[in-house]
Amino acid sequence: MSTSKKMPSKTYHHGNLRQVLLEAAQTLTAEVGIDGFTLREVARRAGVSHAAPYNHFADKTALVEALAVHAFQELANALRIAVNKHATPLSALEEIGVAYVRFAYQHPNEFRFIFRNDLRPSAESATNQAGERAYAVLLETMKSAQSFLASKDIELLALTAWSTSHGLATLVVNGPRSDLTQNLEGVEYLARGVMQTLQEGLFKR
Amino acid sequence: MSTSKKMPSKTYHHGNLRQVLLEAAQTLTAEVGIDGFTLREVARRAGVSHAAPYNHFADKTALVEALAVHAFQELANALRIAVNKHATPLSALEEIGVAYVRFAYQHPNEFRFIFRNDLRPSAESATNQAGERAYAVLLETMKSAQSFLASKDIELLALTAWSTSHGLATLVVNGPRSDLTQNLEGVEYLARGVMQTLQEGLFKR
DNA sequence: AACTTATATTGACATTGTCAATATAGCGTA
DNA sequence: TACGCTATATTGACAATGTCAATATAAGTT
Repeated sequence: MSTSKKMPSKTYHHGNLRQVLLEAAQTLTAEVGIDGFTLREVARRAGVSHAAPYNHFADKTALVEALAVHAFQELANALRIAVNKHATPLSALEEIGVAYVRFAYQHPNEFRFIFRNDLRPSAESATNQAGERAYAVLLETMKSAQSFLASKDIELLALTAWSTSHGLATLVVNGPRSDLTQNLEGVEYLARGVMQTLQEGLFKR
Repeated sequence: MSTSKKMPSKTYHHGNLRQVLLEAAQTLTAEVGIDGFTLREVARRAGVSHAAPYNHFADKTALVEALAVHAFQELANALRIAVNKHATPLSALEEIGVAYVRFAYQHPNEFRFIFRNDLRPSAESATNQAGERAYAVLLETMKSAQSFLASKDIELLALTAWSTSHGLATLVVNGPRSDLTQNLEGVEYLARGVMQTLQEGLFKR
């Protein structure tokens, strides 16, 4: 909300349109959800003609991909913050999962954008790279907790934890509304319970 | 593929269009993926005019929802079969997760359809009801394994297991292609590892 | 000042979802 | 059997969208 109006800055023509477009896209998404999202409406809100965006994005998918990358970075930040808040690697591990689910709950459309599949595939896509960086946060934390863990296969443990968090997050975002998914407290309570279950395991020993 | 051509059966006009539309929609999805999916193209393939589908489905979303319900039933079947194949509740529990991920890998577009969010929300939607039925399979199995489990909170355990399977499934379907997600064996290997990790827990004791 | 290049606009095009008006076929009933 | 009713299908429109080509305009360079 700061980089839009004032300071034409280093860019040429109108202002720095690319940035304005991204911001307009974000507020539009917040208003109409991920489905009513339209390139032309983004342009309208940015106050430019319907074809102007094509100077900054190859097509609609490219715009969406830029949003997804941004959202992924925000997710990675949220995870990092969660880690740093917690002294022990064990509680950090739990908190990563909670933070993941919280992010999904608080930014449902960003979350959906990230995992939309009308993005370009390919391993080199910017989205996937951003994803790798978020995953790296989990992997690091897992490593630093190594001595407390049940297995040497850190990758497998990390994948399991990621799967669990991601699964719960999508259920919270897309699944049926239940009492517990109505407010943040409920969601965090749920996430904490699930993460603890994951840590202790399903089975009795 | 059986109910389409032969036997005009109990329905009136053309044939039983509704069924034909659903089948056309499925093969179209298989060909162009979930994005290039178009109502008019479905009608074209069914050999009817572009507005004919509106006699059987309120709108595009309704058609998609019908597909999602069907896919959800197939998923529930796959889970049930997995349960029945395994004698002990414990191995059944593991196999449910594997079956879930396998289904996603083998029917990626069906899977995407199920969890598309351009479906109608609301708890009474047919999709959600179908989902409840699939979830019930897991819940039952969980109950029958109760004496082996670490907690009395079956709901929480089930939610955790579902989250994990679902998360891994979406990662396999939408995530970046890795060596292990290229073929069915790799996917099953991964799923089994993740489910076992979930059962034993992340932490040493 | 003239030229080049980056950026924006205009106007088109095919395609899509949807609706209203119209046609047609199958059914029960007189 | 003929009639009419209702379910089903077609036709033709409409606004909206993503995208492209042609054109304009401003910025920066020489």
